[in-house]
Amino acid sequence: MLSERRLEVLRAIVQDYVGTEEPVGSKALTERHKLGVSPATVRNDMAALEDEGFIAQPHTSAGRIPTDKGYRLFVDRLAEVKPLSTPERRAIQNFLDGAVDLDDVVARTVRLLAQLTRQVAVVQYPSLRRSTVRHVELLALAPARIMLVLITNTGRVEQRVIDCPAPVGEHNLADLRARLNSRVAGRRFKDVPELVQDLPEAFEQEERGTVSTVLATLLETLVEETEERLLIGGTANLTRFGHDFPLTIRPVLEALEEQVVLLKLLGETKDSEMTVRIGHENAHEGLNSTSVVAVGYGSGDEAVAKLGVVGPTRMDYPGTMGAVRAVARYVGQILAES
Amino acid sequence: MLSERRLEVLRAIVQDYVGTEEPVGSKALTERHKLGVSPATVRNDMAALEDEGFIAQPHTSAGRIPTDKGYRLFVDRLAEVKPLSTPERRAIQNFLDGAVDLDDVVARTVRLLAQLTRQVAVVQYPSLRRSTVRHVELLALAPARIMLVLITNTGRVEQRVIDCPAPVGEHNLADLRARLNSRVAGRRFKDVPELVQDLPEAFEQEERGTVSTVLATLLETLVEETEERLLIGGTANLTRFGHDFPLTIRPVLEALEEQVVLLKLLGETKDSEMTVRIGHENAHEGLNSTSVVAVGYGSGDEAVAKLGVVGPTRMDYPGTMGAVRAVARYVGQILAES
DNA sequence: CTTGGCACTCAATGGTCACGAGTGCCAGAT
DNA sequence: ATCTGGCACTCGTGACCATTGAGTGCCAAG
Repeated sequence: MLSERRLEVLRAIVQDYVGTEEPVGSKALTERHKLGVSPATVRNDMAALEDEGFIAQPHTSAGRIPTDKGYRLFVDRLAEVKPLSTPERRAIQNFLDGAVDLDDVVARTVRLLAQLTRQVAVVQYPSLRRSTVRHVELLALAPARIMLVLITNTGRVEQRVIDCPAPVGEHNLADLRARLNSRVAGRRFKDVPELVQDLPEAFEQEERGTVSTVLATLLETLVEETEERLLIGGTANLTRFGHDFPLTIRPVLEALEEQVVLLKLLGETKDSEMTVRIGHENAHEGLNSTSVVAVGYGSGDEAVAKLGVVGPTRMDYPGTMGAVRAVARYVGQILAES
Repeated sequence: MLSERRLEVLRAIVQDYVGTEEPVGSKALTERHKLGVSPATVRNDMAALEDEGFIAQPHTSAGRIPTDKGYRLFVDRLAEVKPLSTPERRAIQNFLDGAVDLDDVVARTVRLLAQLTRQVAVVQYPSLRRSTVRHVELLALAPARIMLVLITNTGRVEQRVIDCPAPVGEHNLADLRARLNSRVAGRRFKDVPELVQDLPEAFEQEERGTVSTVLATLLETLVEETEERLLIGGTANLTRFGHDFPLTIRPVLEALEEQVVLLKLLGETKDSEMTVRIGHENAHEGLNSTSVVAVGYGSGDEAVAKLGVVGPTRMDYPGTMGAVRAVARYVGQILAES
């Protein structure tokens, strides 16, 4: 078991290392933190911490740096989420309030988060899965060609062009539109399939082909989770990563371009709780030297999507977590208003 | 004036340097290209080329590398756009044909371009400016709240929520929708303001406020060029940039994040003609060590947007230009079909 | 105008050395 | 039982230096 002071030493090491980016030795520690003990004592503690795997030394005659395990302990037991300052909060609100559009909200959020944390920000568009249908619109583009427009309660719009088996009249289209909306408007996506199941039966024989096609496309759009989009920003902050650049940065950039990877990454986190994944805790290999701080955000009590940041394992966890949490809250508010 | 052979020497230097990424000396040149003259002769030519500012040496006892001016001459007079191989063409077509959606087309295009050129790809969404209106939809979200959905001929969808001064009935809304569409459907954006100018007059006094508000929002959406979106990809290729990493890559990443910068960059290029901007020809400082190859693409004869790549000035210009041109053509075809 | 020869420059490479930050361990103090 | 001061040891870092070799500019001869 680790004594209270040893934990204190670990905290000091993490803080110093995050600040200086350089391995921290026993002497420097006693100077910069009032631990009330001598360097020699700290050395013993450090040896113990190293035995337990919380810190390591890059080479024999160097100071210690925290390991992934060390950061984990730090985050779990030694760190408090640091609330933002009032001016910061105000700035966030001002900045987000200027958004005109869902796209704009997401774009602003990603910028904000990147600026605030000085790291790479990732924001997922409000997911279709947990959304409800606000409206379904059907437009005749040509006699046998329809455009389906799906509008969600989060303001998101999806559209599909449908080629129908037979020409469809404007009147019938209006009928279908009305029936469709009366059934699904305001409903959750997951309930839609059941709600429209028997809809074709309400139409004449020759219309059914078209109705089925439209419904099929609608359902397809609903389940198309692969289409979940996200936006990333602040990649320029990657240059502050480390000294041994190209090797570290390359796989990270590659991982960031693989939307699939990122979506999985965000998907693995608990809904509303903030999740911190440190170094090798990330499944994707390219992100083994990064940490991910993510949290869900939503218009109500339930999360509709995730947002977070990706940064070096050596990051200011309390500050980052504070910023992520604050931004998530404000975005939730904005979404609730619109 | 430069003799034929000197141009040949310049071409050889560019080709070698692009291949090896290392300054090229007179001896290596004579070995790898059959110039039919001795190294000493080449040295004289190189001295002349250096006097004219086409090449430079990083330090005294090193080979030469092309300057921006040298690349410019190379692109203008010494290089042919290199057509893609048939398998490559087929691969492009297959890949793009799989797209289901405008978003998907753009996403696939950016991936494709990045992969093909192994550089950073930038694709602008089909611009609203040159598009035509396919359909305008008005949906009642609440008694005094309307959603305006604008669908363009390129498949792009824009939406806005409008708060009306007074509640509006479903019937009146349908009327407005019908009148609006009969006037603007199929028309070019730039013609729309004139076409709807007198529309409020067709309505009763108490409706006019709403009609005006809707029209104002529509016009605003049309001119909102700042909203022009674009997608970038292949940033991981930046790691192949040079040896002196952080310094070079940082400003580029920053520039790429500034959508405004990129839009201006693409905007400066001629419409359908391929444009190559080399090094300092780029207005933005962060891109001074990069070249931009861009071209317009469109569904018909006229360009609706631009796409291109950003790479080191030391790039394979003929190959890059070939890839950019080919991709632009295929994307144009895809857009024309849908 | 081309060519071979020659002296010169200068980045890169690798070896040596002194320095110093940091460690582990131990004996003595608390 | 724990802390502390002292001490020998390790090893990365940076300075200095010599060597090497690619590449150049210039010149005199073909």
